[in-house]
Amino acid sequence: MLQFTKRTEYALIALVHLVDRRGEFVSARELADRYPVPPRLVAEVLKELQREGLVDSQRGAAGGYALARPAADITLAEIVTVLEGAPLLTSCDTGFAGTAGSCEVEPTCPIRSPIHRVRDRIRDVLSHVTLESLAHPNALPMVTPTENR
Amino acid sequence: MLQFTKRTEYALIALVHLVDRRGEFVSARELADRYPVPPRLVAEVLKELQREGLVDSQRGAAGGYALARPAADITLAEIVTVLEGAPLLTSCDTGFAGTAGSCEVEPTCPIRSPIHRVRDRIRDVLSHVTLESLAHPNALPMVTPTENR
DNA sequence: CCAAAGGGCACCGATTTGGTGCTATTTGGG
DNA sequence: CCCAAATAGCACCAAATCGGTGCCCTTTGG
Repeated sequence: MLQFTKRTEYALIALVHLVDRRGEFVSARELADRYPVPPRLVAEVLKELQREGLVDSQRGAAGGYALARPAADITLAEIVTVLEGAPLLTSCDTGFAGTAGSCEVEPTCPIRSPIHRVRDRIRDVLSHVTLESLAHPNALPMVTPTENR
Repeated sequence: MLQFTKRTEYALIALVHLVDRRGEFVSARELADRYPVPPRLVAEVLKELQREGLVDSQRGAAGGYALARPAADITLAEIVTVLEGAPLLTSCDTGFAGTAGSCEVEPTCPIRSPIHRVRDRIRDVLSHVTLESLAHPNALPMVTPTENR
């Protein structure tokens, strides 16, 4: 399905909140108090992001999570990839542009290559959305000033 | 997850095959013989596309399916929408741009609006991919000659 | 008139997803 | 110095989704 998982949604809410708290460590509890998200789940998600180096964490009484890098350097593509794996579109997709992969349909598959182009376009869109642009949508244009129609 | 369902994949394979058989009715069996797809499932998917007016069907001995409209008029967005529902990205999404919807997070949700912009970009990508461009990728550029970076 | 095809629909097994339980470890503050 | 608040790490479960079939009916060409 072409939809983010709840985990990704929670991650985005949490991360955007972290943008406005540069440097401070924010606890999962605080996030769950401010937004209607299950505290344990948001913690689980943030742990995962910590393992992948997107956020720093501090344990103990005044612990919590903080962005590990500037908000402008963290892209939506990266977040999604960590939590859901790289967006593939097709099941026979090994993940990289030219790779043949182990698709049993492969030799006869008529849609493989064109669909991969679509996939790359979508990745491109996600790659150009930064945490910064999510947190401050009106600051500067999120992507190239969308004028296509 | 940011991935098509098998149903959608099968639909794309089938539909692309139909492009090259303009006018002829192609049976689900023939499709299953040519590609490694479960015949029953591909039939089920084509039935769904028929109900939505994307393909015509003919019953009886020499029956089968054929495109109901020119391949250039059928977009990937349309196919996906029929089989999976409109690409939403977020769970709180009622599907249309300005709609407030019934999201319980809504009042406090900080990512709603920017994510909707991303969603619209993705829909845009899918809207510009036609069955024709999937069937003949090299004929004319699939979308606007991608030059963004 | 029968075999081949689609129409309808219910259903099942496997996987994914959303969410929780439990326990251990760290750490700041009274 | 110890306790409360936090994260770390799993394992686990219930519900939803998804991939795929079974069954029976109707249509239709040879």
